[in-house]
Amino acid sequence: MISFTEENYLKIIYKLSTETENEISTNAVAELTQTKAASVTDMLRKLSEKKLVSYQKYQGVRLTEEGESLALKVIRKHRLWEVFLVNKLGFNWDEVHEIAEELEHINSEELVQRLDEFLGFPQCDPHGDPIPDHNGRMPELGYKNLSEIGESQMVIMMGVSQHSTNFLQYLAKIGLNLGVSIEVIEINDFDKSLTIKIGANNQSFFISYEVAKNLLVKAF
Amino acid sequence: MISFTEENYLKIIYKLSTETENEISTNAVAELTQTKAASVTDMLRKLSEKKLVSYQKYQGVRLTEEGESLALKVIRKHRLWEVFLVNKLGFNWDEVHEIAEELEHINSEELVQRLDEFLGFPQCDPHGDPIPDHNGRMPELGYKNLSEIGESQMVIMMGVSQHSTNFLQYLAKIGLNLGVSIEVIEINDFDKSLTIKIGANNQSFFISYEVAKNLLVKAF
DNA sequence: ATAAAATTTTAGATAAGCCTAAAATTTATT
DNA sequence: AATAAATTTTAGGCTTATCTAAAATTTTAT
Repeated sequence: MISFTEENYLKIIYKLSTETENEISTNAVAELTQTKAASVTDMLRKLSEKKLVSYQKYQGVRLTEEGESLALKVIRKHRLWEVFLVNKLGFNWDEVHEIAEELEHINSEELVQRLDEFLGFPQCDPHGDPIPDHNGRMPELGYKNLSEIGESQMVIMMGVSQHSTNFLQYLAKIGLNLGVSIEVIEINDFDKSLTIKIGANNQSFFISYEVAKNLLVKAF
Repeated sequence: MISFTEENYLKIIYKLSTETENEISTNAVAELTQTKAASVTDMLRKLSEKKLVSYQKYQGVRLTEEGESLALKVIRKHRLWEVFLVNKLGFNWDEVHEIAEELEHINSEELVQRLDEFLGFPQCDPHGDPIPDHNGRMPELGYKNLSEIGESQMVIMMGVSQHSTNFLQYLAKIGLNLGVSIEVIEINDFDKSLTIKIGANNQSFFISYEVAKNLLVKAF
């Protein structure tokens, strides 16, 4: 059996793995689990004994195939529950992360299957993140980060890769909702910040590179 | 904060309280929590410090008002999730208890409210148990146990007060589903066992007093 | 290439929730 | 009312997941 806590570690190591090719460092995990490095070391030894990660001390960690499969199951559940909360219960996309953090640990294959069906087999969650299928395969949605888009191109807002309430409320404030069009007016080479036009109204906004990196968009 | 485990103890003490006026014994709790009496004693001391139960050692335990209110919140969540699983996801009533045991610990007032609304403010769960409202008030459904019904009376099957898979599958087998009519043909005074007729077809069944006690029915 | 800095691990504790075995208390029986 | 039986509590331990402080290792900078 795998515990609530172990599942969280796997999920976090998976997340970090998608951001780099290298081994994941103890400190990086500690930051996301909100624990101390010493606690992470303990847990990595334990996960290693269970063959869910490959871990050499001082050399960082990496998920095994089995560990990745478990991580993807948790992510699948998290994202399906988010769809449920938004599409069926009417929550806003900035209100669902915390609740889904709890729901993702409910154990029942049957429940996940039926929920998936009830929701109409959604491809992505309310933030635009792809939902792994029951074999752990991620649908290829082909979204790009807004930071990769060139000047004067038009794109459509499809999602975000950062889910903090702060960030999502900032987006809501400037009108950056799912589905709106975005035109890149100008890119400042100095700090890569952008001037963009959002939606139908002609208003321009100035956004930082940091924000642009966290916006998922699709070519018009 | 109250833990998963503490919530389970409160729920179990509440359940035992509905079955007797007296203080609840340590052993009774141990049986339902599937732990040893010594573990229960530890927990009762802890719950007592938190003012969720009143407890004098060797004298049994009783919920305080606050403890009862928390227990009712857990029960409310359990029953609402059961309705969700059966009405929305298509589970059978004998498949939902285990999953609801996990879902009942998800923490979000907002979620419970919205779920209640989404389900159409149901009065009872798929087993016929009343669902406390958000103030902890139980709807008065006025159901009786089949064991209290006299000979030659007709009633309607409204629920069960025992949720084991075994029991529910036995009921399914003899056709005792929610909503079917039941006619009490004969009561054996020796062991209080009954002969009943179920539904439209004329088939008679013999059921024990033990079973009759666990069937909730409404006058025709 | 070595010293300083940063990272990571080990060692030793703590809290929650459980256990077993023994002691204390209550209840039942003669 | 005294003793036997049953129940409950205490004492001492275990495991999981966490911590702090100190030691070990790796990385960076001179």
